Amino acid sequence: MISPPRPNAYRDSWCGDLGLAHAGDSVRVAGWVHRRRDHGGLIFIDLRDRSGLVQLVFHPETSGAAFALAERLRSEHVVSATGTVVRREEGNVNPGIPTGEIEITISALDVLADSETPPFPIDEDTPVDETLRLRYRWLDLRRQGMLDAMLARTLVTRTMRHVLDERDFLELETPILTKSTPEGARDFLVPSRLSAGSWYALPQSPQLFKQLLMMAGYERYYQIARCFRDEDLRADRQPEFTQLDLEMAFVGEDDVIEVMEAVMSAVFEATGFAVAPAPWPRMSYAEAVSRFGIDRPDTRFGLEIRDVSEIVRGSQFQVFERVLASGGVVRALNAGRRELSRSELDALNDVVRVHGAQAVAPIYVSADGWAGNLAKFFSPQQIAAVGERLEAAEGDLLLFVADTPHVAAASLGGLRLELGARFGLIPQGVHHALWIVDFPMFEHDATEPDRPRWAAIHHPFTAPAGDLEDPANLLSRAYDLVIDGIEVGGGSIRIHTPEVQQRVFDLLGLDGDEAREQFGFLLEALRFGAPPHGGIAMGVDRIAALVCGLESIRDVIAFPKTASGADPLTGAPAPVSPHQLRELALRSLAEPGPQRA
RNA sequence: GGGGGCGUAGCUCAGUCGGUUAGAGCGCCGGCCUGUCACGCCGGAGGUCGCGGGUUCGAGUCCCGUCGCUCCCGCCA
Repeated sequence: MISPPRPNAYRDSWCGDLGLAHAGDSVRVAGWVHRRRDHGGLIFIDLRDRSGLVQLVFHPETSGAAFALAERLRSEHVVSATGTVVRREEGNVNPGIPTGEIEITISALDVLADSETPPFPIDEDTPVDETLRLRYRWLDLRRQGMLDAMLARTLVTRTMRHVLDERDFLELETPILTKSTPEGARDFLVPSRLSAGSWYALPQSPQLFKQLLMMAGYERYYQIARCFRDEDLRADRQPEFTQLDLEMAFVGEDDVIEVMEAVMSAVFEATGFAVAPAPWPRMSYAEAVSRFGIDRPDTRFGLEIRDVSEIVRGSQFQVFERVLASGGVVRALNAGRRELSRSELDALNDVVRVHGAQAVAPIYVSADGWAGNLAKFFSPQQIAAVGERLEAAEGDLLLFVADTPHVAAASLGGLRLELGARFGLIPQGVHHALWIVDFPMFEHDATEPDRPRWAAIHHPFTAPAGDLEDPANLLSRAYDLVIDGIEVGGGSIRIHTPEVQQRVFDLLGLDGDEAREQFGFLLEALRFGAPPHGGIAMGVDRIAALVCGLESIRDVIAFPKTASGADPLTGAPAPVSPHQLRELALRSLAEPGPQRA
């Protein structure tokens, strides 16, 4: 992924590119001292640049002044060295590095910069504390794993651009300083100096602007866009993150999905990530939740969830009966022939408690029914029917959760992932992509009982797939791309008429004035001939982490934040001067006072 | 907002039941070393046990608080 260097004052060759073909060549290389092996009368230096490592050899008789300079080289010093590429003798080949068949006998050395001893080793062998890595991020980025991640990330975005450029998409930028909207995540706010007391918001996504670009007639747009959400962080969530954002006019779901399958197929091809060829399967949200307990199922392994509510209804088991009587469900998965100890079974309770369930009821299948003390509560017919539903065989471990549909699904979904990992059921080197479709349009909003009755599952600009008069059962025209249980992107066909958009705002509890205040420009634009349109946004950080096999997107972001949103390198966020606050008319903070609750 | 894990030398870690002078490997510094490649050998320096308070004759160890990192739930249209 690197072209030959243009010869300049410091180098004419990359370290990592040299091989037997260069034997006898005079070369000049430049980079960092990776390791020094000083034998007194003979010094070896492993020199590192972006392309890799090469061994420099300093002989007192052939290197002259360079030998003396080499004696004081230390880790991470920066040098430029001239010498002759030499084939290594038989016993001296190092098969561990690509350039191990040659070395460079150095005749001249320039020490370009010294380095203090690094606070942690620049290698892959030592796990280093995250704060320290971020505090010295420029050193962390020198490590091979980080370089590999940045190269992979570049390959991801380069491939995305390549495919979309070929398809005549316009690459346009949308504002970073924009307007706060009440829907969705918490906004990052920026005070306006010129308009004291007013605020910009950083965009959670370019959503509305890209829709306006469709209304402008630009037909196809994309952007590799930075987005900002002021919410709590996770391994896969940063306060600022990068999306491949695109939008198309005169399209339906299949058109957007086809483009994204082309983009992602190219990305996976380029990065060597093994996914079955597109088109990828589609699964309804309802099916995903019922079979896998989650709307982003990892379909690489079984342990599917089954509902047994109607089978077990009427048993003597009061725990199940109480839940069923109050509208709950009983669901289960068959963990297979797994011998778990009492304490291991108890530990499963901790897995489901995280999701709000009380406990797991474990039952082993015996030759004549169920082992254990729960068997007596169920009729032989119930036991047989559950066994059939779960395809249970003697010795299998069945795990039941009784709770609300939501809690039971989430609990068993969590249990499934835990057991899949623990039992090694997730195949290595095989990846599953699928589209989740037929999302509900709305969900009940429990946060403000006296305010809106409905909340948008996707966002309020998503087109409904049916009758807005029946919001409880209405599906939306949204789609998510899920790979190995990771939501890598999502999008929808958008509303393109003002009437439908206004009606959705109504259902969300935004009255006419509020809707005009917040989204008036959108409603207005919709009145001037908006084409049918739709799009999608893909999480670039998550995709890069996925193809690198990394758990945390921090490892594919050059300068990420810690879990508390801080940057140990710069010290951000940090206080600002009273002068700056006064300029922004932020008087209450400029002067200490009781408002610092 | 809530729950779990972690915090001891520059780095990664060990530190028993609360008990003498807090250890190891790597790194660093000095010396020796002409075929190493995580070079080797000899010697040495290096500690606010995250911070604050408490219990105790005595705290790295126990208790309370606090800060930071990390994972998860909530949250993330």
